[in-house]
Amino acid sequence: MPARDTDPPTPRKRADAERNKQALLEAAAAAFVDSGVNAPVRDIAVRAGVGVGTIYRHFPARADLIVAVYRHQVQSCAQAAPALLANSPTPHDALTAWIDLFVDFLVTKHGLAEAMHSDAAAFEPLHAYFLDHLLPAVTLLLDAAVDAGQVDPIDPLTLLQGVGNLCIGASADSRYNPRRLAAILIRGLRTTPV
Amino acid sequence: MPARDTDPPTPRKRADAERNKQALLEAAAAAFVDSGVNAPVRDIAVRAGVGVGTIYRHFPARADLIVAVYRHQVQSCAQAAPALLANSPTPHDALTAWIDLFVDFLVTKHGLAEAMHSDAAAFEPLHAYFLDHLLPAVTLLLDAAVDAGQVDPIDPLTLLQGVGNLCIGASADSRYNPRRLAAILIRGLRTTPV
DNA sequence: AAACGATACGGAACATCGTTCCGTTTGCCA
DNA sequence: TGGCAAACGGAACGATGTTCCGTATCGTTT
Repeated sequence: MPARDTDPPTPRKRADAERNKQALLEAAAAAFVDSGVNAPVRDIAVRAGVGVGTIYRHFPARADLIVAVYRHQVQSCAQAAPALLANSPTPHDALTAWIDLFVDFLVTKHGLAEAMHSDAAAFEPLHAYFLDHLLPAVTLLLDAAVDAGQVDPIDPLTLLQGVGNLCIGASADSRYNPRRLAAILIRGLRTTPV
Repeated sequence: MPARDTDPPTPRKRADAERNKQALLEAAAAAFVDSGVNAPVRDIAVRAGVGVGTIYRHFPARADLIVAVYRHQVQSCAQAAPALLANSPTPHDALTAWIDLFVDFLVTKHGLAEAMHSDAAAFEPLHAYFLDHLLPAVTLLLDAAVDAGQVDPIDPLTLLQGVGNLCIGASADSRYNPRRLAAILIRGLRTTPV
């Protein structure tokens, strides 16, 4: 808990502004569930009972809104890594379990995995936020597994993006099984027993 | 060469129509190289020196244009499968080699892998075309590898889509290495030697 | 060769996005 | 209560895919 009462070098926001921001977060979360993270801005505005201008004041880029909605889930995914490492039989098991967590998170957020790959500048903050939080997590697990001689070295970023990519289109096609694929990928990482 | 002189249950197209269709194919191919398969329709029209209406007459859905441009490459990729199977030391090697071919094809066509996952109805023909031609190829290789006891069974569609997914965003980020990931995935398919 | 009907053309027009802008409203403090 | 900075709403803009229809062109028929 940061700073109990004295905090405001920032002049303190107006009450209606704060109210609208919360309404927007809830509206966006609902819209994302119904229509995916690419839900039209106007829809979100209507759900929240505000004008579109208000969205852009609170969340200058579309990605900022997405980040705000999923912030907590990304954080808890990242924070799970050390615990998994401590409680799993082997580092490779921990890595597998964490990837499961990550995949579960992504496949339930329609369009999130896709959005991660938009080259549009508006999505750069999203990209950055995910990388900032999740890259350390994979790196931790990967390093441990490599040190244990269980997996061959690989660029953590490539692995993270690869798994993210595998989750694309998961909700659109029921025959497609990203969890299985991610598990196979991690399996393929193992060092060949000589 | 099909039917030398009698062929036309189709009344034979006008010369200008045929000319425009070819111009469009070349213009689209060029635009795809420069801007990816999502190059704006208007750009393609300008390059070809035609109006946008002409595009939609020849290629009712955007996907039809993409299919037309890449038809030959998809076919040769598919046709390579039997030869690889015959000339490789093991079915698993053939599968690996074919996946390499497939990945190389996809990563050099900016945006193609992404387009494969558009849920838009306009892209359904593209999806269908790829599946029609490439699914038999993977299935052949996969079955052979499974029969040889080299790999665990997996839904060929899932594998194909998974590898396709791994190729997304390859050209946008030089640190990302889809070839490596695809190889690891195929590696992960191998049966565990007891 | 001229005329005519079918075919194909071009690009304006429409719908849907994200995003910006600015006149108007509203909360807050003096 | 008055005033002003903060925040608001939604019209307007630009980009995009797609449709539509009046016009031009081709190929054939007279």
